[in-house]
Amino acid sequence: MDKQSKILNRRFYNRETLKVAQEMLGCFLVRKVKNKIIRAMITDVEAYVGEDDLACHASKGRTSRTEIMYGPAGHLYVYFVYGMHFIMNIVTEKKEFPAAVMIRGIKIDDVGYQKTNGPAKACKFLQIDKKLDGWDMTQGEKLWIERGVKIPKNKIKTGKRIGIDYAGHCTHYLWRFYIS
DNA sequence: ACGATGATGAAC
DNA sequence: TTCATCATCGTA
Repeated sequence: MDKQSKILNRRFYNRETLKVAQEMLGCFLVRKVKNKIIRAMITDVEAYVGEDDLACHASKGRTSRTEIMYGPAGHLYVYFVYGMHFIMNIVTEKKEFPAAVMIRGIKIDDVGYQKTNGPAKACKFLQIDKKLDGWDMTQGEKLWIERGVKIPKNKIKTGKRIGIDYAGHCTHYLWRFYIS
């Protein structure tokens, strides 16, 4: 089983975001920087789906910041918030339909069994910043996701997305998925 | 409960 | 060009 075959490809990401989000749980986010590899299991995600989702940055339409979400699936969307934090998302669904999965929590198996909760902490740990905005996650360089362990449906919890109180009726959508 | 701290988008 | 807001986190 070669490495390439484990890497999630564009077909995986180019599907309904809620499905992609749940299937990303248990997969391994792999970061390579200066020949060091960090491998982290994805444990907590949120879906942001289309212009009608008032919590999605694309609800304001196509801007320079959201442009990447309108492109092909499998690319990274990194943005900067609160003057100090980076947040990472993987673009999903077909070209021209803006959607993405945000990575909220990871668990690191390699070094000392650490885990992070919170999207900014995950970015900090994996050294992901604006320089990786738009990165193609399907090429197996610098940053990619590998097929991981299958999480049974009864181990997947749903919840409201965090920090989107401004999003009107969309606030209540159960579009956060995490491993219990 | 709140302040840090700067990009972003909307208003003007 | 200004202004309010923000998919957060650490300290209290």
